[in-house]
Amino acid sequence: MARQTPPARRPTLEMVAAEAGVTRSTVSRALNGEPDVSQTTIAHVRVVAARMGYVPNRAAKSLASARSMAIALVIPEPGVLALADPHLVAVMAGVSRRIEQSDYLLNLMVAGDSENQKIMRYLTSGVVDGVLVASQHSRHDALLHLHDLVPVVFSGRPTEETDPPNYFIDVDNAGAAGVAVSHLLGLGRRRIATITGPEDMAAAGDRTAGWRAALASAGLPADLVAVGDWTALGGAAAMRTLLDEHPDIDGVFAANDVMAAAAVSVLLDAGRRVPEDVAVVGFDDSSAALSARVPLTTMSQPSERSGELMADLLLRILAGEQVPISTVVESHLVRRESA
Amino acid sequence: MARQTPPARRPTLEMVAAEAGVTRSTVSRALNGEPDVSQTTIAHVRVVAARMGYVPNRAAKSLASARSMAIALVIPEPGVLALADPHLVAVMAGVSRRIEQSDYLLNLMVAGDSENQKIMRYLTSGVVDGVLVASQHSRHDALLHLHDLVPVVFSGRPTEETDPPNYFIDVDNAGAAGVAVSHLLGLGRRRIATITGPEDMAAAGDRTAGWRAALASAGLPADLVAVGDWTALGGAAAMRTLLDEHPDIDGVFAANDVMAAAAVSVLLDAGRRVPEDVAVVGFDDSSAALSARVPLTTMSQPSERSGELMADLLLRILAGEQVPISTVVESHLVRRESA
DNA sequence: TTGTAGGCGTTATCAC
DNA sequence: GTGATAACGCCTACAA
Repeated sequence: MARQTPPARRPTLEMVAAEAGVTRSTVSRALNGEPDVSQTTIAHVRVVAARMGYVPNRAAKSLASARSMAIALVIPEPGVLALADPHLVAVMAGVSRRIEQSDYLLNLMVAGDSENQKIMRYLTSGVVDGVLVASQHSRHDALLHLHDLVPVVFSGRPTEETDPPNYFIDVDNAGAAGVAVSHLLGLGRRRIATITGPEDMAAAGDRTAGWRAALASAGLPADLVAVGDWTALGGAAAMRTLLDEHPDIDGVFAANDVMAAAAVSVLLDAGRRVPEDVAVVGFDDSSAALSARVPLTTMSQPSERSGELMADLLLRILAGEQVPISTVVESHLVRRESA
Repeated sequence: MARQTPPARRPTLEMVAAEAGVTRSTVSRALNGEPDVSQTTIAHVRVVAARMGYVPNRAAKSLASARSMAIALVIPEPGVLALADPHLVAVMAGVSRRIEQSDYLLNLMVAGDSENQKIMRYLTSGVVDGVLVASQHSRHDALLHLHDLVPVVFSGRPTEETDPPNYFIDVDNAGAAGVAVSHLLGLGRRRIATITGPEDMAAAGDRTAGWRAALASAGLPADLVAVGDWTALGGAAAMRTLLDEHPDIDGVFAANDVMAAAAVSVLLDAGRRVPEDVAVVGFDDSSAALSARVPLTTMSQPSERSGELMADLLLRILAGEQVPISTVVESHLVRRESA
């Protein structure tokens, strides 16, 4: 019913060396594939190490070499439930795929603000060689200044400008929002609302700005704004508010697909037809766009590719290359049924 | 447009000691809150350390103390996309919440088999003090024998018995499946199919066994089985096959909600009414049960609580406590509209 | 091609 | 209460 965890003393380099009849240096070199080691020695050492079940102690290795060969992917969201966002998951998939191909090991962490301290210390304690931050859904705070202790790449423009600046990759949020709204205008819509994210977040602010600009250049007032929180619940609440206060709405641009899908649901339940009565455009072209009750027209964003790109960037930085501070990925309108 | 990553040499204990006018030992003790250090010294050292931005080097710390204060949560799934499973995410949330409250740091890793080697080495290299394995959706392979190098707790009975055995927490899969099928029988259904997971996985096999047993004791043949892969796609395909080959089906027990929801969708599209023509019962009571086109009747499983429990168990093992090998959590039928 | 020796930044065991 | 002084397990010049 219960058992002791065995002491399980793992073999050290020293022990392998003794067993193989050589010195630690030789074993180290053989196992790390360094040049100038005889093939015979390599083979022999490998066999002995394998037989003994030797696994190098990573802490010792990091300490001695000043590198950990690990990269952290930080999700600065309150909880693991943030993983409900398909865009985020896609970015993670891209990062993961790219890092897998490298010699580095990926190490995910969800940073609820409560324990930010713990994570910040971890990230700066030398056990990861670089950090990837994925999310435009929350403030970055301390993460913004992490980069003078360890290389960092953001997905989504950081919430604040810093000196020196942070590396990041992002879409042209304002531009994309403009395209979305223009599409709605092209459909003859004149009362176009937006469901956005918290204003102090870059992606939210920029998308709202794009919406506003497009309306302005069409000579229309930009008065229909509801702030959501990127979740289905928040999106639904925002849509209900908008509908209550402005029953004449005929178009909606939501800052992400999850909120757009929720908005569609609210509209249908309120007896509005989508897109006949109200046309809806989302953002991300994530899986949420397809599973919505009316398949969403949306601004596509290469989420998975973005993940690969940010991983790539970090890898290059770690390799000592010079890389651009910002990388912009393409976005384009994907037409489906909702608009 | 580009910039150099600064050398950024971090202060060491040594440097803090010099600055504070004491020795490394004292600084170490003061910072780690050890007894027998004068309050004045503690205060002084803390101030100096903070001013210098000192962050202990975790590699050195682990090496010297033989403990890393980190725990890994391994998701042994082919890709990050496994995160689409709401049950898994709930387990993760539970684990995360529990570990956050401890002194340990949680460290997620997705283990596609391709890089199993990399992760296995990581897990046994001394940089994590314990391992949590979350998923009954794939074979465990090497993970099964990890426990003679580092403490491990599984969520879901491991696919194979080992000696010594692995710690795990799980629901009574066969029993729960029996309850589900009995419910269908109680509704007068007689042609009850099951959509299961790959047979070599514990949760799948046990649930199918429970389904089979319940039918047997009702004197009915257990001939309607379709194997899915826990995903919506797999569930839909399985349902289509069942429907083609056995148009007389009037009940379905799916091994998880995601497949059940997909099955409902296929049934509706085929013109069957749910639950009037075909009653469907799922498993997990995850968010997928609520978002299905017909809200699902399902066998609830305390996913988040399971996560907390497994974290708890590991923490206790690390604290040197004796704990039971297996922990069974409760499951019960949740009635909604689908059956 | 291989061995020698010092050091990476902490903790921990002694004395003082 | 604080200071020396070994480890901890590995890497890496440098020497041979």
